[in-house]
This record gives sequence, C-alpha cells and structure tokens, in this order.
Amino acid sequence: MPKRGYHHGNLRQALVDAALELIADKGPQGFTLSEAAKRAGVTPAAVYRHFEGREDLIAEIARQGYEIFADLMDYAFDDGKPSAMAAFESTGRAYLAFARKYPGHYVAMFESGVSVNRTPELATAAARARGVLEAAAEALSEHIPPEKRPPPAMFSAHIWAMSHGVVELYARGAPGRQTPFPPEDLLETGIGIYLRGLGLIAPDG
Amino acid sequence: MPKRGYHHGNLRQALVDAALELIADKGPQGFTLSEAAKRAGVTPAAVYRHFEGREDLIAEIARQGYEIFADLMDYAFDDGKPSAMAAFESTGRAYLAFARKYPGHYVAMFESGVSVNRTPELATAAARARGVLEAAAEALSEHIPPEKRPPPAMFSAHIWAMSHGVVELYARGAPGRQTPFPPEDLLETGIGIYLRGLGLIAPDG
DNA sequence: TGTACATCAGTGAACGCGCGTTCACTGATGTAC
DNA sequence: TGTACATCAGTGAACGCGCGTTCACTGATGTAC
Repeated sequence: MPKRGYHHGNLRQALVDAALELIADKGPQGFTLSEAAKRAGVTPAAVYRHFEGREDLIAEIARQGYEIFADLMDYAFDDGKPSAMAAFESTGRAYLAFARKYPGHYVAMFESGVSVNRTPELATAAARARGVLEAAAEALSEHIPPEKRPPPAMFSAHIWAMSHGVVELYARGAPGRQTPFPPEDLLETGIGIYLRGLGLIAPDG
Repeated sequence: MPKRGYHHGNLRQALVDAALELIADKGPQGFTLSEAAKRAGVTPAAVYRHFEGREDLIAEIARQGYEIFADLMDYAFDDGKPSAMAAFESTGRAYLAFARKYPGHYVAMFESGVSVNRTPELATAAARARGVLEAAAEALSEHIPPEKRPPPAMFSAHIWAMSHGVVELYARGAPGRQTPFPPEDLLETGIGIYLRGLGLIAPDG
C-alpha cells in the first residue's frame, strides 16, 4: 500500500477518516474542509477531486454511519433471541453504544443538519437502518396481546425516540445535565417499563 | 417608549429578540452576532455594551427559554389534575408545543452547544425546569404500586428523554425522517404505554 | 430654571483570521503500439 | 522492452467574504448645585 508520493492512493476514505476525528474531537461544528484536508496531508483543493464540497463529505460520513448503525442494530436484535424483550433491550443498548463508539458518525447523522435526502446513497442507507428497526418491531409484535398491539412502525419509533433522547440529553457532552443515573441504566429501565406497558411479560418477574 | 435616537432604550432585549428570529429562520448555526446587531438597528460593536460576546448572548436566550419552559411545564401538569396520567400526558404535549412555538429558545437550550453551566443565571433556570419535572414525577409517584415504583427522578428522565427524542427525530426539520404518525400522536401513545408499564391504569380503559 | 459635568450607550473604522471554493498548472500513472 | 501519449490526482496561489472583536471617539442623558 504505497502511501507516499504524489498520488495518495485512497484519499477519499482518508478524508472521511480525518473528518471523523475532527468531529469527534471538536464537536459538531468543529469541522472544516481545510483542516480535514490538512490532516490527510493534502491541499484543500484536492478535496474537490473526490467530493462536491463540504456538505457532500458530511453526507458520505453519515452514509457510512447508517450502514454501521444498521449492522449493529441487526446484530443486537439477533432475530429476537433469546426472548423478544431481551432482544429489544439489547437493541436499545446498542443504540447507546453506537453513539459512544462512533461519535463522529453519530453527529454527522443526527446533529449536522444534513438532510437524509442529500444524496440518494445516504437516503438508501438511512432507509435500511429504519427497516432493520421496523423489522425488529414486527417480530416483537407477535408477542403482544392483539388488543393492545399498536402498529409496529409506531413502537419502533417510540423505542428509537427514547433511545435518542437518552443519548442526547444524558450521554453526549451536555455538561451539567446529569441525572444520578448512568445513561445505560436509564435506557434499560425506560425500555423495560415501556415494553411492560405493551403487555410483554418480563422473563424474570 | 422612545425607540428613536442615539440611545436605543432596551437594546439588550432587542438583541435577544433579533437573535431568536435568526435562529428560528436559519437553523441552529444561522446566527451571527453581526446580523443580530444589524436587525436590531445597531452596530456590531454595540453588542459588547450588553453581552460579553456571542456565547453570552446565546446563554441569555437559553436562560429565557428555560424560564418559559418551566412555566409551561408547571402549568401543563396543573398539580396532577384531573388525573395523574392525564396530567403527565399533558406535560409531554407541552414539551412538543414548546419546541414548536419557541424554536429559537429550543435551539439555544438544546442544540447550540452552550453548556448549561455557562452562566450562574442559566444554571439556575435550567435547574428550576428540572425541578418542575421532578416534582411532577414525585406527585405521580404516589399513584404507582410501591413494588414497581422507580425513583421519581428516573421516570421524569424517561419522560423527558422520550419527549426530546420525538421532537428531535420527528418534529424538527429533519426532512425525510418521517413516520406515518404525527409527532403529537407518537408522543401521546408513547407516554401512555410507558405509564401503563409503570402500573398506572388509564382512566378510559 | 439653568448650567457644568460625569456617565453611559452608541458609532465607525479597522484588525486579523480562516473559511470554502476556483483556477491554471504539473507531476505521476497507466496503456497502446 | 521501450516510447508516446492520454488520463488523472494532486499543487499552490489567489479570491472574496463575513466573522468576532478592539479601539478611540462622540453624542445623549441624567444629576448636582
């Protein structure tokens, strides 16, 4: 893998990686094209060989983020094993873990202001992620007494919203906005209570 | 109220109002000191007679936001009337309504990156808002069977997280991230299911 | 009621900065023959 | 294996821009006597 020389080799991905570091280090707005280029060892102008501009780079980061996210969610749900309830709680935990482990992607996806429809590729990736969550909700749906069964898309949105809210309010930066509870516990108990409200019986009680 | 002349009269609040408009119009980052000054009919340098700088202005906006927010929440909860459950659902709706009606404040509070501890006044206002929610949770707590009663601060955090998540994901901008459900319905059903999980009986069934 | 003066809230010009983007260019690479 | 040439991925200089902030200033206001 010849890294040296006039030609970079894989500048496109190198720019993505540099931008990820910047976003993770310096917060949502601490990212500039010029600095990402510098970190990748390249002139700002070189960026334009690979991206249309600043927004386009962010969109690509978000796209990669949605791919990772969808994979993680899929893996965490694990076809509803060992139990519907445990699988869904695991999905919630995975959401939090994703936000922690991939802060740059997370910001690009949810806090950058870039529309999910900015590029077709991004829209596709985002749709896939939503699909994974809704499929999980559908699988869970069979364990809910029919008379209190809301549309799967609805309670997948509920779970997503609660997870997102916990991350935004209690896990990310937000210095001073603590509760006495770790975000992980908050999310786990929250989802647990919600699922009980749906009529699911907790396996241990 | 003499608006004309060399002296403005109430420039401090005029700057806050101008900044609010800008933030609401142009999104989280579409706010510059210079433009706010211009809208208030004043030179950018004049801002420094009233604020330490850009961040300080945002902090003041956030502070005013928390005050309004706390009042709204307090009013919505209405001492738990007519029923604990209805009061809490009303609180959730008020959260959404606040985000819609005061988008500038909302952004300054939750999306501007300004820490809640930036100024003592801001910290106080934010603490008051949290206090209102926790007091509501405490009142509700008495209607929950003791064996499934989590700490009030915990389920107030749950409700807040779910409300915040719904707002962020489904109500604010975020073009393309729709569900087939209006945010209001999503939030109401979500909180309803959660409260049922807590052991609260819905009055109508 | 009138004058002198301190205080205060603005002005306007200037600053240095780094940004995103463009442009004509050049050095490296790959391919046809 | 060697040469000519097209293609491509970088360079480097320059641009216009608007930002936040500073500074010495000046015009308006309020108060003491």
